[in-house]
Amino acid sequence: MKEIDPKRSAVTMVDVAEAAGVSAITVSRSIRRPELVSEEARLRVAAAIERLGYVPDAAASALASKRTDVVGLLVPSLTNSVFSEVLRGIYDAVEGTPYSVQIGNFRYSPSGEERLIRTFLRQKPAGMIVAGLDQTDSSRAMLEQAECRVVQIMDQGPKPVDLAIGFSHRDGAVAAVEHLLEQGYERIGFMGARMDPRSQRRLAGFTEALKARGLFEARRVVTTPAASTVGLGGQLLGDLLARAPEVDAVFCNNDDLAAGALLEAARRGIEVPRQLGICGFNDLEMSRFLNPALSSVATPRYRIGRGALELLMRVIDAPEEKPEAVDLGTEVKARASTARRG
Amino acid sequence: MKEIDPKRSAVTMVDVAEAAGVSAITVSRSIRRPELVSEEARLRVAAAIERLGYVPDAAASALASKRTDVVGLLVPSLTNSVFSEVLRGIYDAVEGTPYSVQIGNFRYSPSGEERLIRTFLRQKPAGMIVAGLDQTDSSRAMLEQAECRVVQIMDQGPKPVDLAIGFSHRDGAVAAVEHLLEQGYERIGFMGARMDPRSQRRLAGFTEALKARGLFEARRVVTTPAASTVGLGGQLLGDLLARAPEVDAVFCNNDDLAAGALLEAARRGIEVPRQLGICGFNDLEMSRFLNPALSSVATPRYRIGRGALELLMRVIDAPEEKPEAVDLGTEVKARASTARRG
DNA sequence: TTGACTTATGATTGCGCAATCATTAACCAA
DNA sequence: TTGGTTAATGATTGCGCAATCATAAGTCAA
Repeated sequence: MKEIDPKRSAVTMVDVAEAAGVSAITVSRSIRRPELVSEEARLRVAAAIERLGYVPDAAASALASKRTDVVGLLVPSLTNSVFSEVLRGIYDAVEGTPYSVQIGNFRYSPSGEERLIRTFLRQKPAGMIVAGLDQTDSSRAMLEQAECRVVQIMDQGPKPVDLAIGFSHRDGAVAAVEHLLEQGYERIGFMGARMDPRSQRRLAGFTEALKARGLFEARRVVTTPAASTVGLGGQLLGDLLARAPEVDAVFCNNDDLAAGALLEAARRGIEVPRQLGICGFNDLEMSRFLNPALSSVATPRYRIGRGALELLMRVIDAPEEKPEAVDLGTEVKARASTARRG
Repeated sequence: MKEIDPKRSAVTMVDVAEAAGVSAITVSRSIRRPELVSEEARLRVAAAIERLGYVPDAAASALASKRTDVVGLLVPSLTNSVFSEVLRGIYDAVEGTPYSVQIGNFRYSPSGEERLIRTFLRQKPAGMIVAGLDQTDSSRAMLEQAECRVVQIMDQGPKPVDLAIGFSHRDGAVAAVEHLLEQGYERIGFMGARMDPRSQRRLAGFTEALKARGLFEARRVVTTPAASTVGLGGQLLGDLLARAPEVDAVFCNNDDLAAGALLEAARRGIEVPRQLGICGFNDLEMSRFLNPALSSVATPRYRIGRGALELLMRVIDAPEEKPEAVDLGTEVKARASTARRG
C-alpha cells in the first residue's frame, strides 16, 4: 500500500503535468473532459496521477470555474425520522459520485428557509434539493432564478420550480379513509400536529373523502401547531374523545401520534381495533412492532431521497431536459389496529 | 425585505471595501479578526456588508488560507438508527456557527475509511469526527499527523488519537448482565451480529461479568458477521435455543436483534419475561413500545454528536488544549421484557 | 528628544485551478 | 497547390480571498 502523507504540501496539477510530460491544462482536461485529450496523453496523465497520489483541490477548482460539486439539501427537520430515511437514500445515491451533500435544517421556519437558500445559492451549488412545494414567494423566486437545477421532494402538485419527486399526501389520506371505510368504520376522526403544508393536504384528502360520502363531521378533527410526539398523540386522542365520543376510528397525521393514540387507548381500556380503529401515516419501522400492529400509509422516503439525487445528476448533464414530476405513490399497510373485518 | 439576487455576479470584498472607504484587507480582517480593526472601521464595514448583502466566497477563502470551515464526519453506517441520532446532535450543534458538516459513510469497511480519511484531509477540514477508536494503523497515522483536531466518538478506551467522547461498551454490557442477574436469571446467552469492534467490547463485557461469577458458558454465545436486522434477531434466537436450550435470558447486541428475539419468542409461545428475559442495547425509540416493552441499555447518542462538535469548536480556538476523553456513560432501562422480579 | 514599541491600516502577492484564446499538426476537398 | 477543417495541445490570465511584509500614526520610558 502506497503511503501518502495527506499533510505534505499538496501535489498540484503542475507536478502531475511535469511527470506526465504535458502541460497543466492537459491534466485538467483529461480529468474533466477526457474526450478532448488523446488516448496516449490521457494514459500518461492517469499514470502520473496514480503515482503521485494527486487529488484535485476542490477550492481552487470552485474558484476558477465558479461552480462546485456540492448539492445543497434543505429539510425542515432532522429530528423527524421521516427525513432520516430520505437522507439515507440521498447518501446512498451520492456514494461513488464526485458530488457531496450539504444539509441545511430550516426547522419549519419559512424565513429560515429563505436565509438558507440564499446562503446555499451563493456557494454556486451543483444542484439543490428542497423539501416541499410550498416555499415563500421570495424563496421560490430565488430557486427559479438559480443557476442550478432544483428538485423539490416529498410532495406532489402543480408547477414545481423545476424538478419534483414525491407523492400525493392527499391521495394517501384518501386511501387511508377508504381503508377505514372498508373495514366498516363510519365515524372517523382526524388527529394532526404541526400542520405544515403537507399535513394540511392530508387533512384535505381526509375531509374530501368523507364529504363525498356524507360522513364528514368537523368536530371530529383535532389539530395543534405543536410538534408531533408520541405523548402528544395520547393527549390528542383524549381531546378527540371528549369532543366526539362517538368516533369509531381515527386517522392520525403520522405514526408518532398514532402510536400515542394506541397507547392511550390501551390505558383507557378501549379495544383496538374493535371499538376504535387507528391508522397512522408514514409507516415508520416501529409501527409494525406495536401491539396491536399499527396500520399506516407507507411513504417512499428512501426512494424519494435516492431518486432526487439521481434525477439531479441526470439533468445536470442534460440541461435542456426537464422530466415530469415523479409520483412514487403510497401504500396502505393494513395491520391489526384497523382489522375489524376479515 | 431586501431582495438580493443570489445569481448576480457576486459582491466581493473589494466592493464592500469601496463602500466602506477602507481597503479590502481591512474588510477581511474585520470579519475574521475584528479585534485588529478599529471600532470605527469595523462599524463602517459591517454597515457596508449589510447594505450590499455581501457573502464571502468560501472557495476563495479556502484557496487563500489553505483551510476550510468544513468538519468531516466519518460514520460506518447511515442505515443504522444509532448514527442518525448522532447526526442530529451534530447538526443541532453546528447550527448558527460558521462550520458546515460533510458526511462520509465507510460502510464498516476499514479500507473505505482509509480512503475517506485521505480524501477529507486533503480538503484541509477545520476538524474531523470519526466513529470508533479502532482505525487501521495507516488511518490512525493519517489522523495523528492531520493538521486539524480529531474527535473519536462512540467509544471509550486508552490512547485516543486526539479527543474522544463516547461511552464504554464493556461497562454497558456488564451493567446489562448485572441487571439480568438481579432479576434472577442465571443461564444468560448472548446474541450478536456485525461484531464490529464496539460489539466485540460488548461481548467482552458480557463474558467478563459472567466469568466473574462462574456463570459463563461459551455455547450460549451466538454471533454472525451479517448486519443486524429484526429478522436476523429471530433467527439467532432460534440458533441459540438449539445450541443451549437451557438459557433463561439473552443479552442482545442491539435493539434490532432484541426486537426480533421478542417476536420470535412470541411465535414460539415462550413467555417473556417469565421463561426468557430479553435485554437489548442502545434503547432505540421503538423499544419501549414493543410488547412486552424491551429492556435495553440506553446510550447517549444525541449527546455524543452534540458534544463532539462542541468539543471540536472549543479546541479549534485553543490549540494547546487537550481535554480528557469524555465518558457519557450508559443507563440500563429496565422494562417488562426482563421484569421477572418486582 | 530619541528610539523602541504598539496599534491600525494598506500594498502586493500567490493559492491551484479552469476559461479563454492561440497555436500547431494532420488531413481533406477542390 | 490552396484554403478550410478538425483534433490536440498550450500560454496566459484571473477567480476572491488571506498571508506576508511594509508603513504610518500614536504612545511611552529614559
